[in-house]
Amino acid sequence: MLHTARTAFQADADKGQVLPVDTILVGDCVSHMNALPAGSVDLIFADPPYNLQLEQGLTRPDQSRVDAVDDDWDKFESFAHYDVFTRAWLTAARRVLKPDGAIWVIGSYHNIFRVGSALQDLDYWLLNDIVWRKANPMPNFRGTRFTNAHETLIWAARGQRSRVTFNYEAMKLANDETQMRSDWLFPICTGAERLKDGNDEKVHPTQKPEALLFRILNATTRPGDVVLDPFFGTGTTGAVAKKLGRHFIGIEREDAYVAAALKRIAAIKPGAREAVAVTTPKRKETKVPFGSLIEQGLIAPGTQLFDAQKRFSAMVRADGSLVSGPHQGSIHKVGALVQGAESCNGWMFWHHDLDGRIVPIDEMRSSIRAQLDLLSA
Amino acid sequence: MLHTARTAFQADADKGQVLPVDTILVGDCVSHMNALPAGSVDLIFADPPYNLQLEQGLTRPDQSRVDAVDDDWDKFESFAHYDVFTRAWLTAARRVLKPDGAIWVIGSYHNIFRVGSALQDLDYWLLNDIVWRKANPMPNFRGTRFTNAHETLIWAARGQRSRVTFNYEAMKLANDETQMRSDWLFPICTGAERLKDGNDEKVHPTQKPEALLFRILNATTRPGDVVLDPFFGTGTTGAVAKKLGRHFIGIEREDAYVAAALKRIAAIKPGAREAVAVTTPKRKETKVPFGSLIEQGLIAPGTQLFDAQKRFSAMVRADGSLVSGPHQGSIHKVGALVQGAESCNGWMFWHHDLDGRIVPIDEMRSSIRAQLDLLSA
DNA sequence: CCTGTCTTTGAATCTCCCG
DNA sequence: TCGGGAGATTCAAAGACAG
Repeated sequence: MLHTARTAFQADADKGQVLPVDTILVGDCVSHMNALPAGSVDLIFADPPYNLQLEQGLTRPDQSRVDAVDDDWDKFESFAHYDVFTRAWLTAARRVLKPDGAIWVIGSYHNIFRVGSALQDLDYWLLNDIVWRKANPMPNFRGTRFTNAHETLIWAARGQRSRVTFNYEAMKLANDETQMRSDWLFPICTGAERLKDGNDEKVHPTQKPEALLFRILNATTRPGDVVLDPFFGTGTTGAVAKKLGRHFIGIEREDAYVAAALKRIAAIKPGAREAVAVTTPKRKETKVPFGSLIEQGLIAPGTQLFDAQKRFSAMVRADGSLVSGPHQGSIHKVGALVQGAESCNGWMFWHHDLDGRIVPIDEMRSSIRAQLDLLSA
Repeated sequence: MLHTARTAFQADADKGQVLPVDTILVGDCVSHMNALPAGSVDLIFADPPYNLQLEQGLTRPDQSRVDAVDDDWDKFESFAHYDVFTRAWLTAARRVLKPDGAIWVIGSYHNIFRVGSALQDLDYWLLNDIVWRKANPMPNFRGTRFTNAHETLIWAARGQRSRVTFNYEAMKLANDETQMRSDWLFPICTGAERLKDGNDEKVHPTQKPEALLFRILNATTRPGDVVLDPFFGTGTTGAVAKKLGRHFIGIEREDAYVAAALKRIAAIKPGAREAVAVTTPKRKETKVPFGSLIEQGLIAPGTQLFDAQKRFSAMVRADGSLVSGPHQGSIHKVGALVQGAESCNGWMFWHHDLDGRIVPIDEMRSSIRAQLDLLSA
């Protein structure tokens, strides 16, 4: 009994995938995930229900907390039940992930320790725990605890050897040139972004801010990737995916949420290709071997290179190798050998004299690379 | 085979307790805790092994080696072994706690989910999870993940009905008259506070800053309370307890740590609280990186920016980078590149059109900063 | 004595491609 | 699947030291 609510938007539909992409699947997330092809999804973002214990306590008719929560068996039953639920959906999620896929799960102290343990037990590989620091948390009205001012996210790979997507350069330059840390500051979802129903009441109790998903998708997906959200709610994941030129698959049980999400996502203009392109990482740049600098006449055989402090020097040979005393080999190997280091990036280590300016040979590589990129464009 | 290393200091000895107070017990913490009277301790602070599972050495980009935690006490065969260890000491700990007692445990994503789940399973009652944001964390040298910039603490009561100590007013006072939040900012332990041996090497690989223990003991104990630390290490808990007029019981297996802790604590004058000013880090100006303007919807991907004279333009991409012709990178880098300058303050260089008015993007930063500061005040 | 520069270091599950 | 080599990668704080 699996329903599908298709959104008007379906970007890149000619991709020919069998995946029900840019779509909301209505019903239980485990059943729906098990119906999807294995190894087909790049990223999962999940905002699962928090611990059942709280709901149970609140819905008791007599409100007597005394027998309810103090009994060992009750508590054990409750956590055990939550664990069964958690392991079920995490198992189904792992099946649909590509080998190099990854998952994000958000939670609070009520449930995040169960989730984290389950991830580890199911052979996911934890990459980071991330703290969402709320700029405007709800105060602790009774003054009995610290203000609960954060939620925790876990970022985990499908397995230990998964080579997950991480747009390191993009994160770094968006953070004013220093590495993005594990503590993120965002306001909670309020104002115009918060979905309201006809009675001006919030549609969903825990709608997440788009800024949070924006950072997550920017950091750990590429344009065109498929992002699955098994607890879709009012569709924040889908909304941000559409804005960023990613595909989404939402799964949600509640019809009211599905309706709100469909309306919300339909109103969004998909992101333009150039605007959502990801900064090219160094590792993916056009490869320029050292020998081509010599071949193209940028550096003459016999030229002396040295390190920034001029402690070491080496001579360039016509075949693209370096010689320094007894050492010979690639720019990297000789750089490592003269320092007695395990390894060395010769492009940054070796310098030459350019009109009196001491510059790393990497500058010559950059100019050749720019030339090559221009030609191939 | 339980040894005791008594410190010279023993405050309030006339209290007539059978507890071995202001003392370090040398040996296994479970055995020692089981030898203590049940229901006798007000608070436990525990910094257990994190089970880091490091596989290979790590070098910084300058080829220097990172001094990793490779001690035997941090090695466990599997999560199952770690869980057995965790449940054993948490069970013993719960027995020695007074009915209204509480526990603090600190950890990282490697172990904290195991600890949190165990606490819940053993009928502790979670009160808060607290994030220690490190002012100066170690960077991620390989550029493969987010900088691991925090550790997590769990504060839990012995049971759901425990009426634990929480000095709400003191915390509020210490936090400029607003409730103390669940995210705390402290530098890591370095400099004069970090204990060094004869070879000028650190005595303990993971010594915690005293400021952290100051806040914990100030928040959740009263003067004269007994604080037990089953993984005493070099005795930060004991040192701070003595300064704050609390009693401590330390348990530690390694003789070298015990010796260092004894010497350290002996040198402290009890209760001389003013003498050791707690570093309450002043709130720095809220950092607003360029990427957050996009994440928070103040500037749309695809927007064109230009300089004041409109000689250059660039497009904002969703990942926080700018593109201008062949150049891509941060607002600062692209600003410098288009001008052929060495450097550039992108915040002042790049402008956008705000209702016909040409304003530097720095104005948006100012407004978002004001908003965030308002929210968090 | 102050100021600026250089050096050191910290709980870390820290690469990728090709043959 | 494994081994070897190319080549990519760091931030804040404190101390040492020079001027």
